[in-house]
Formats: sequence, C-alpha cells, structure tokens
Amino acid sequence: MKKFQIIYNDFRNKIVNGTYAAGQALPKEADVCETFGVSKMTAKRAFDMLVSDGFIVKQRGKGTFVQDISPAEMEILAEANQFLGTTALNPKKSVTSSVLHFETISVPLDVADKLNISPIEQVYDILRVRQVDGMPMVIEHTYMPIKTIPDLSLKNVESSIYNYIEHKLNLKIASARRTISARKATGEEAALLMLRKNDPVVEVKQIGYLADGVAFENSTSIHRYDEYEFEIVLHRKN
Amino acid sequence: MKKFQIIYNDFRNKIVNGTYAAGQALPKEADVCETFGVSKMTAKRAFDMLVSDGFIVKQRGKGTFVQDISPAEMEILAEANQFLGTTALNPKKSVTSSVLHFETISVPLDVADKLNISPIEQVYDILRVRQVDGMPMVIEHTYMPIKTIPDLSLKNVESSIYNYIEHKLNLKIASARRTISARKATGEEAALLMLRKNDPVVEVKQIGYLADGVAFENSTSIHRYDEYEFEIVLHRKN
DNA sequence: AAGTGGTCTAGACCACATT
DNA sequence: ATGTGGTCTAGACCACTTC
Repeated sequence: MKKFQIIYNDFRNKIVNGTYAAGQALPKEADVCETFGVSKMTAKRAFDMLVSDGFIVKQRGKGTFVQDISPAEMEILAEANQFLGTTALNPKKSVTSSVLHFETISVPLDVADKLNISPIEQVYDILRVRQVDGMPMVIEHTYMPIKTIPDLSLKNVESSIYNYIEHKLNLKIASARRTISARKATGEEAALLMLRKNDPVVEVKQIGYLADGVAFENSTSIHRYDEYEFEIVLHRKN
Repeated sequence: MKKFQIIYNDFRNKIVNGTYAAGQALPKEADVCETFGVSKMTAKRAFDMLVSDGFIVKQRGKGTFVQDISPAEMEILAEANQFLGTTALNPKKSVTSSVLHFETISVPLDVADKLNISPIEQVYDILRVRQVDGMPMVIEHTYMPIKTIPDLSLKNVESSIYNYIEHKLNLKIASARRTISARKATGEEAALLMLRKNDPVVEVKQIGYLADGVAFENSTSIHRYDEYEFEIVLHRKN
C-alpha cells in the first residue's frame, strides 16, 4: 500500500466514524508529516484526495476541516463513489440478463464516431434486459468493436461482459464518459421494464475506455425511473 | 498563472484543436520538464489533470497518449466540465426567475439534517421557476440558512442568488453534492413547466458548500425532461 | 538493458489568515 | 510576526514495458 493511500484511508475512516466531527480541524500538514513519517507533498496528496471525495476542505492560512455534513449524510457519502457495471453494483442480489439480440454488424455511423472507428468495422450489437432479483431494471443496448473485444460469446453476454474483458482478456477498464437524461418510455421499452408507455425512464449514454485510451463500448441504458439514482460530488474550478 | 496550469492549457489546446490527434503520443515527462523548464512533479501534475478531464491516458513503461476520441466528440468533451447555476450556464440567453414563494421559516427536519444545522434554526424557503428566453425550464425549491446567507432580498432571488453570495457577501461557493433521478411530474409541476401531468421530469437534489465547508444550500430542482442533460467523465479507482 | 511513468523526499519560497 | 496551506525543485529509487 502506498503511503498516501495509508494516510487517506486513516483519515477517511476517522471522519466517517466520527472521530473527526463535522467542522472539526484535522492535524496540520506538518503534523501529518511527522506522525506518518512522510514529506509534505505526500501528506498533501492524501488530503487532496479527501477534498476531491467531499470529506474535507482546506483553507490556506487557517487549516484543514471536516466538511459540514451530518452523520447520516456522511454515511451516504461514504457509500457513494465509483463506476461499475450492474453486476458489481448489486453484489448481494442476483443479477441476471435476458439477451434479446446478440449479433455482429457493420457499425452504424453515429456509433463509429463515438467509438472513433472506421465505418467499415464490425461491432457486436447487444441488447440485454438486466434483472435484479428477477425484476427488470434496465435495458442495455451496447456496441463493442470486435477487434478490441474479440471472441465475445453468448455465455459472456448472459453473465458479465465486464468480467470477460477484465479477467479473460486481461484488459483494464479505466474510464467512461456518461450522459444522463430522462424521456418517455416507448411501448417496447415499457413492456420490457414492466412500465406503461410514456412513463419516465432514465437514459444513460456511455462511452467506455480501456487503460490504453481505446474506446471499447458505446452503450445506451434505459432505466426504470424509480430504480435509478446517480450521485456525485462536484468541485468548482478556481 | 501557475506553471502546471500553463502546461495543462498548452496541451489541452493542442489536443482539442487536433495538433495532437487521438491515439498520438505526447512528449514524455522528461521532455516536458525541459521544454517548460519545470520539475518532474509539476509536469506530472499537469498531465494528471488532463487524465482527470478525460483527454489523455498515461501508461507506465510506454508513454502518454491522447484518448481515443473523434474530433466531433472532442468538441463535446471540451465544452463539458463545470458546475454552475442556471444563470451562468446560459450566458447568451436571457434567464429570468418567477418567484412563487420567498419566506423565512423554521427549518424542516430533513433539511436540517442535510444542512447539518439545529432544527430550531431559520431558513429561507424559496420556490422559483426559471425561464430561459421566456420558456420555463426548471422549478427550484431552495432552503438556505439565514445565518450563513444573511439579508437575502427578493431582488436577489429574482435575479441570481449565487451572484449575491459571491459578489455581495464575498463568500466562495466551492462544491456540491448532487443526486440525479427521474420521476413523473405532479399536476402542479406540469402546469409550471408547461408539461402534462405524469410527463417525465428530472429531479436534481443538491447540497451546496462554501469554501469553508459549511453547507449553505439544499435545493431540489425539477427540470423539463427534454431540456436537461448531465455529462460527466468517470474514472475507475484502481 | 533501456525507456517510460509512479512514488517520495527534504527542503525553498510564496500567499493568505490571524494575532 | 506567526502559522497555515500552495507551488515548485532536483533529485532518488521503484515498477512496468519493450527490446
């Protein structure tokens, strides 16, 4: 474990469990350096990560303080933070997939632009409905270039594509660009999600990237409006 | 301007305008150090910011490369990134507010928890409909503690509360926690937004924080489903 | 073996807040 | 004047990739 991670974890735990309460001052950088036997840059790095995650604020000339958050809200904040597929997000529940389409096609033009590939390339065209404990939660329409994700099988698609990519192909999923909006469900969507036509759905468009920067996935997910919530901490620039 | 910002801006511009194309290698850290006359930590910091914003990827042992993004998508990425109020987000359009409620009340219990204040404190209770070029876009229901934001006037509420906070009170708005979900519009919401009852709306709940970590705002915004979109770049932790 | 980025140091000096 | 965090340096050493 890296030194900055040790320091980050230590203070994160003490903030979440209330050892450091809302508004309370944390030790100054110089003390952290001494306590953990690290240099200033390393202590600063750990604190900067806590700022980024919304736990603390730093004020030049004054000190470092726990963000003004109630214990109940602190719990929620501690649980938030990550980006994962549906399987990993529901580790305690049974996640299953019904595969409605799974074929290889020439890439549609708009998808070619998002994946930044030539319009003559082939992609998987995958349509799945994912259930949590048997209840349909989301329709996922995914395109993936076959040259990047070779030999994808129906079995992979039925269980977890991310698992295949990371543990069979040994590729690292690194980041994603996501757009979130809402609209009315079409009749087909409503039927699949057990909603009525024109009920609200959340539409999440995502472009996924591997650690080498290559786009490997362009997906559109249609979520039941009553089963989707997206949380984030935002920081103003400057 | 800080050195790391100069380097960040330089490469950001060259990536957005195509001087460095998708997949292309950027200079190695050592070269950046020499070119800009900075140390390794400073060059690294600038590149780490570009990673965070989704422009590049770094691969240990190999080098640094532009993310695999088409020129069209690069434009979109370059425009994204920030958190601002409605006024600032629509600088070219006329943003107006209809104030439906503006009173001072004892804080509701759930709001007291989000703002982490005592249940006997007073807060502004503000209900506004905000229009862009005359079209109703969003209903904002905002609570703010009067002790943190004193002397808020109807005039401020009619124009821009953020402007009052930042330029009259000289407080710095630093961060926010946001939750995004969708649901059906109530009859009242539909009337205000010129929708039909049960049409989709996007519900954005936000807790805003000042630079000293104090929560100054708890708001719920109801957006027309066809006029709201939220974009973000996410990174996987490890 | 050579080349790349990642972590970390032990300081120096600066900017802002408080006394 | 003192104390705080912010920027930056000039390295050392490590981890991973490629040859």
